[in-house]
Amino acid sequence: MMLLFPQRKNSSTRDYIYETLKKNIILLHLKPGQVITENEIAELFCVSRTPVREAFVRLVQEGLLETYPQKGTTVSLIDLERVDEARFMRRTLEKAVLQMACNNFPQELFFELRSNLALQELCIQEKNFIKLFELDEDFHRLIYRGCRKERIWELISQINADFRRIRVLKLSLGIGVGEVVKQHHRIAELIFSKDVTNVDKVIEEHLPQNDPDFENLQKLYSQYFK
Amino acid sequence: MMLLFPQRKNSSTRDYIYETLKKNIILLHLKPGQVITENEIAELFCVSRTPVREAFVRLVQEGLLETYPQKGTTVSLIDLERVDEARFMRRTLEKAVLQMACNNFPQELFFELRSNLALQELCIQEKNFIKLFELDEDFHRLIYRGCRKERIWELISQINADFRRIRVLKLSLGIGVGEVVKQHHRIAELIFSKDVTNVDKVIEEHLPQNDPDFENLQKLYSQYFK
DNA sequence: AAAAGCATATTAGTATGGTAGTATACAAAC
DNA sequence: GTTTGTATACTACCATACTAATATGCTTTT
Repeated sequence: MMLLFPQRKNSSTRDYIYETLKKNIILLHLKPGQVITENEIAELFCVSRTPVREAFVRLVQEGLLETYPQKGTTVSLIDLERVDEARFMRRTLEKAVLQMACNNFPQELFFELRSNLALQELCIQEKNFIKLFELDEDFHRLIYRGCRKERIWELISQINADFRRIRVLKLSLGIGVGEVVKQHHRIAELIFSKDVTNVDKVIEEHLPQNDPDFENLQKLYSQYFK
Repeated sequence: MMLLFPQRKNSSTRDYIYETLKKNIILLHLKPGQVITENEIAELFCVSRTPVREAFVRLVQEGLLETYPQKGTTVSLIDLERVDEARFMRRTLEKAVLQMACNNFPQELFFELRSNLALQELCIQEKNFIKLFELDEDFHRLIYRGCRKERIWELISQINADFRRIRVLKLSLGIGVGEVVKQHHRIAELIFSKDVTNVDKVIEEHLPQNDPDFENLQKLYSQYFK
């Protein structure tokens, strides 16, 4: 069911609920299509409905929840169109960002990249695919950070919830995990060796226009999809 | 001060307030740095604080408002860093989108593009620069729509509020309006003639990495900037 | 005159209650 | 057995009230 995390100091109830719900939606603990109500969440967190409402407002804005007035609220279904859009944005932006990274990347972050990759390998061995997902995102965030574009990464992650969710689903089944990490190594190698000539090719492989696995997932888990 | 618009049928109070505030912030009727409170907006719209709060939650999430607990809320200042990020995103994505448009763009939308350009010219003559701003955005939206990427346009517009605001400020002063419309003509011409070879060049001119006008605006209107 | 303390006002965050729209269950009519 | 009408339950939207944190103004002390 739902995972709970300790509330950070100085965070409002609203923010805490928002972050907790969001994490649970992305990690598929709250399933696409699942009905949740302000009342049940308020009871779960032992608070009034107000901060729950306000958290819901944010999650609706991000496309993670869908509210039906007077009827109820559901976790939004994964929409393959949105997944395609997210992939287009990521592919386009990451070609540009990786090119910048190959041209100029702070040495101080090399170690973090390498550490991240080592932990990714470890996650494969330990079959901890949720942790792998988080490291995957940290990997990309590091690259954006090295190019002074970290906020862009945060922004596109925020609007790409469906893409993130389908990737969690895919990873949780262990599909393609080895290949993903290999591609991360290739990306990092381009940065280390300042090789701009292969940027497009590597990104196209990492974020292809079509991913047959996604279509298969839609068939296997049709109740999760729009 | 603030412009009010008729409320659309079937829209909730919350949505109406959100849209109205947002529009007034983007068009600079609500000035960067200006203090607004839940109470004063609630009084203005003759409603309780609750839908105002919920609208504020969304606007805070989009970076248009900044809330200081127990102290108050201000319209956010324009942050040139965010402007740069927005420009990077737009430049990167629009090279890709314009390339797609040159390869394949629906004939049905040609007329809309041409109409839009004609109206832009009219706005220059009539010095209606706010309308020009809207047409400018419609122009780009049309291109994204022709490439089946309209939602991406909506998403990046949502997160690029600072860039939009500084453009409103610039246009409202009549700066560079003729050049902007010329560039739109060039962009459209690339689409009509399916000329992919000049895409990067035209977009780089339209969304350059640096815009000296923005730095000057920061000097002239320093109270609007972070 | 300047600093410290206290009272009051202001504002956002949260709790509780009322209303409107919808769904469901049950009874009555056909 | 099926359809229609009514009552009740459920849920989000909005209103009102309470609480906590902060700012401001005034008074007292140094």
